[in-house]
Amino acid sequence: MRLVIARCSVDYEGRLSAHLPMATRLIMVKADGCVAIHADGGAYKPLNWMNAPNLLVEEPTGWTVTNPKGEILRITIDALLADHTHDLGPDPGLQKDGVEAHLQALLADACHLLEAGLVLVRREHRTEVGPVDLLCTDANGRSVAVEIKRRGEIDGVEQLARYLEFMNRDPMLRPVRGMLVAQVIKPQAKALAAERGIMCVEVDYDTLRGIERAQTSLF
Amino acid sequence: MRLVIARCSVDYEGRLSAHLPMATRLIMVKADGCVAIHADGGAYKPLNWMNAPNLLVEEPTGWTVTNPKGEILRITIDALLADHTHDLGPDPGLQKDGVEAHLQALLADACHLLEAGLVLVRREHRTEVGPVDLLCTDANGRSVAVEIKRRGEIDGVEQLARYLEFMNRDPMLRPVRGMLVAQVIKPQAKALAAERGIMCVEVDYDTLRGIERAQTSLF
DNA sequence: AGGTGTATGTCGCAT
DNA sequence: ATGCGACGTACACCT
Repeated sequence: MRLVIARCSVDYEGRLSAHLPMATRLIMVKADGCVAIHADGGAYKPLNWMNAPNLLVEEPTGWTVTNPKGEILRITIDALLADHTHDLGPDPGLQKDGVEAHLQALLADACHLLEAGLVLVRREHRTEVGPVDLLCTDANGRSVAVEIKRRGEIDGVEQLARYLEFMNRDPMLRPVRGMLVAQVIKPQAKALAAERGIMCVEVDYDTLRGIERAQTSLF
Repeated sequence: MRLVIARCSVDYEGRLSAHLPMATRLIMVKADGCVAIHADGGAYKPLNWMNAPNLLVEEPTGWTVTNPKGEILRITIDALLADHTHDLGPDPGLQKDGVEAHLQALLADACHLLEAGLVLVRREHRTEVGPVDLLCTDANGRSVAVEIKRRGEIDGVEQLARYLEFMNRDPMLRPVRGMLVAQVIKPQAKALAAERGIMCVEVDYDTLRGIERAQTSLF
């Protein structure tokens, strides 16, 4: 990891053209060769960047970074104010918990918690317009399409409505009803779901995990 | 801008839970108080971050960053290897020259390229649910709503379908048909567009620009 | 390699 | 503030 503080101007030519006027900034060069130019504010996104793999050519007037796709980042350096290099070594990586995938895994094994009598048919059921998270049958043997989100918002309702529209054209499946499952469902999403005849179920991740643990510990 | 190299572990509790095992990393603290933790690879996105505004409490064992939304980032510091601070000052900001707005401008002047006989009525035609990029009439004098995207995806089809739904309530306009225009249109978007009776047209930006240049150079 | 869906998306602009 | 659309989205996962 190389950290350079420099007074510089930057030009990017690639998917678009962009220019940064002369100012003092941080240039971060990582071990994999990727370059990011940061101002002293504005969240984590750099002003300009080039992801690996790329070629960095260093000259007295500035740096030129090119990648195989033909994109070019030209850093014109007016003054070099600092230049620190540190060896960080490999990173063990981030462990995430509580994303949609976990929720889906938990509910696939416990979809009866969403509604009494609900039985899983398959996960990631393919439709022409994308995969439905869970395809189930209810106590009456009718199909239920379940869409799982971390947060239930309008686009999730739209997404499920699209799936239902296509699934209901299949005589083998029809009639299919929809169920939107999330930890929190926004009022607008609930309203639209009601409009489309889609059920809403709010679940608590910690509770689900607790139930899962209790069940597996029985054996 | 403060740049700290430290052997640390990190825990984030907020929109999800995330954990970073102990390793050597860069901790970047910007003037606005935002914090980002970078490994020595993996593009510009940090492993963990907290955007401004937030509160940073520094203790010998580590740092605690909290924000008004109740999210917490806890950085446990095992060893502090470096600690550089630099004053960068304000940044003049990025100047972009985008392709997307340009595409609409080009097609407004050359909508006959989308379909023979197509004539522009107006750009950014207002509907109750948002502005349609181009409103045209076809060779038979019927209305055509054109939605232009850089990339044609399902969201774009939905958006155009909403416009059409409202425009077709206007007796003066209807019947209005839809046309989705993009440089690339994805298969799922094409499927949904077909379902909704929406035409798909793929255009090449460079070709359009070339035609535009050829036409203007005649005068 | 290309396609699709998720994201602690971020960012800007409108209401 | 909130909703909505764009992004050089990035990124993981799948065919």
